[in-house]
Amino acid sequence: MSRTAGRPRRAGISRAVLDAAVELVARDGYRATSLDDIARASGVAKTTVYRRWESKGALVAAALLDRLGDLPGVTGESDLRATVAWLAGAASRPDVHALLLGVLAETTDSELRSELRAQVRAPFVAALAQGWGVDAESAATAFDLVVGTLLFRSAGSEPVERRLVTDLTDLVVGYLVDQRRGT
Amino acid sequence: MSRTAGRPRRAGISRAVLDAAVELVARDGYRATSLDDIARASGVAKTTVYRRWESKGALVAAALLDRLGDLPGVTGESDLRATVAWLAGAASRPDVHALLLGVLAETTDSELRSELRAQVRAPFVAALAQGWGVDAESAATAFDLVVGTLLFRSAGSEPVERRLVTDLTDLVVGYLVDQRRGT
Amino acid sequence: MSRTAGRPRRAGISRAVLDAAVELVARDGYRATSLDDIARASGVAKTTVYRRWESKGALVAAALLDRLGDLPGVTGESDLRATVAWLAGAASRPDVHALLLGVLAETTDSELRSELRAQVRAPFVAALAQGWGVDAESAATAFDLVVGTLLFRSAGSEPVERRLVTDLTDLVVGYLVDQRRGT
Amino acid sequence: MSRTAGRPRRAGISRAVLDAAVELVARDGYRATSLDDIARASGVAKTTVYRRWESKGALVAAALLDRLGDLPGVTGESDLRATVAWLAGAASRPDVHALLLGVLAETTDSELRSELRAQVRAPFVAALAQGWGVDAESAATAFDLVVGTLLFRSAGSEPVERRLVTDLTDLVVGYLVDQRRGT
DNA sequence: TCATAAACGAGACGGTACGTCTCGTCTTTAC
DNA sequence: GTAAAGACGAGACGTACCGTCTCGTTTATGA
Repeated sequence: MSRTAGRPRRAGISRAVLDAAVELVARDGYRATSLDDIARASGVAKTTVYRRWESKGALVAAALLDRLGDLPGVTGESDLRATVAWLAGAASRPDVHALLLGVLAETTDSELRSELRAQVRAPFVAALAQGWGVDAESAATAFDLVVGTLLFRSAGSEPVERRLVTDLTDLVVGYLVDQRRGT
Repeated sequence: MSRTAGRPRRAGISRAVLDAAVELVARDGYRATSLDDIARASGVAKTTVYRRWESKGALVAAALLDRLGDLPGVTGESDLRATVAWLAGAASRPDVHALLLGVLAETTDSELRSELRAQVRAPFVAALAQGWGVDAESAATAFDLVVGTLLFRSAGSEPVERRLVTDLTDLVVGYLVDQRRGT
Repeated sequence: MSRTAGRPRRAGISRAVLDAAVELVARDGYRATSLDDIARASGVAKTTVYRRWESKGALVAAALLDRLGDLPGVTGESDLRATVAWLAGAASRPDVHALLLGVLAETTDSELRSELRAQVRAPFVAALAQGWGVDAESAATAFDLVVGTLLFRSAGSEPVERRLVTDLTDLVVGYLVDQRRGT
Repeated sequence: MSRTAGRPRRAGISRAVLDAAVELVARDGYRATSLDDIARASGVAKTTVYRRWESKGALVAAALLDRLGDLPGVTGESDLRATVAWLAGAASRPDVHALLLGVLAETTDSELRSELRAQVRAPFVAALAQGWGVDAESAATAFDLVVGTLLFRSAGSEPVERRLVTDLTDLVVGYLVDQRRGT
């Protein structure tokens, strides 16, 4: 029996679609970007997109994960501050904001959100909890502090300034240190 | 001299529409609530809604402002903690979340967002800056910390627990105190 | 109790509204002309229009009658040919076409049509029947021949040429003469 | 090589929509029939209707052409009278009247009318001119005489009686014979 | 080599919502 | 009591988008 009966999926397609999704959504916003737009921009038929992702929301969620995957990640960070700073850096990128807002807006489907939480927040929280001795709830709060604040700032169509990122990082690091002591 | 030529707008309409908008959006989400639904629920023709608000997004933004107006506001608070706690309380309400998320996610129209900033964040920031001796930027950061974090938490379809609100309030108060000293 | 209680009807209103109706409908067509347009163009409130005519169709019908009244009419014509020629002349005017087409095409209201028939076709038919010794049915056919043909020609957005009018007149006169003899 | 890329249009749809359009417009009139009604009656989504015809007017024009196509047509008629009689018969049908009036009312768009002229009047005029030796202008006049008169009579919400049709046919045949001789 | 199986492009389709446009009515103030 | 101004209800219009479907065509594997 063959694992791969039939015509194999063309190589570059997912890459092209994800990139187009990121670019268009980052530029025009989730709502203003139609799936036809994305398909056209990536030179692919709409059918093909739907064969790989089950909805527009799922595609954008995948694009978001893909983009976050570009970043080094929390693994192997030498200290707490670097870990938090990495998160703040990731959450400062405008493309990430646009994608994330889109996913949050596609709200009825809570599966998507759960999956995002599972794939992004959970690992971060786990790493923080195990690596730095804080309880999971505090770690989750730290995550939401960083991402929520930066996302909200950018959603207000204000640029995210460096000072905000630094202040936020300091604050959250302080919070986590306190939590560790306090426990 | 006529301040009001022509038939006056019927009294209860705006109230009924705004209430219906809040209720439906809070229950079903922005996307799943159509303007026809809102009009029907408030016993008004769709035309009438569009005569008063220029789009669905504008209506929901107005509904949000209206709801926030219900809250006592920062005026006359006796201390910094109470001020921040008020904001955290407001930002913890699920109806506020649904409305805000709708406005942020579903519209490219940056006018709407600017207006929201002007009408909600600006007064708070001004009050904080003048009343508690912090610079405007720090006050804005405090606002975004509180609202952004709580909104993001709730958008992840997790309930906002009391501890989060308390921790957040403490944290932000601490931040503001530091900023005041530091200056 | 005064005979003239209340504000008297302003003098020129009906005139202005009818003229505006003719002008706009002749230029843009019945459908493309809204009652608000007519009211605006005649410097009158829409309410005022509806106080005098019960619908858009009725207004346009009135405007049509008004325009036909401008014409000398059938009365006192010295011979059959002149009578028919007068009708053909009236039915050749593009403003009459636009108005008539509007009334015929855009309204299910058969009262309007009956009234038009009563006020325009009936007198003509009566005059023809009594003056030239043809039966009413033949006279009616003659009317429809002239008006129907010219209206249809112009509705096809083709100009009504002089030859058509002459041919038509000859034809109808011939028809009527035959009918008289035949009886 | 694919003559038809993509999913083919479903077979019965145009048929069903045109039939529904004829039925509803003939029964209720152009104005009182909405496109949603037509779509619903033919078991098709409104979108699908708009994919095939660009407006309500265009759809009704197509329905009219379709109905006229049902008729035997002028081809192969053995004598002039039969030809004219065929036209008079076609122009006596109430469904044809309702459709035609609708198209004429949708007036601003003169493309529709031109197309109708091209597809219906032009062939008839050509056949008449070539087959019976009259000039095109006379043939066109004959066409307008028949159709215009009958349409106008029926638009006056009077039934079209047999005598009118016969008289009209005689008259037009006479006219054409004269034109042939006269030339 | 030839059948089977899946991917792909293209576009039709159903359904839902949007925001606009009229018509004709209703409700005020001003004259 | 008429006029002006404009809100209101009702409902059609045409557009946009989503996600599904149905084809014809291409590209692999396995008998």
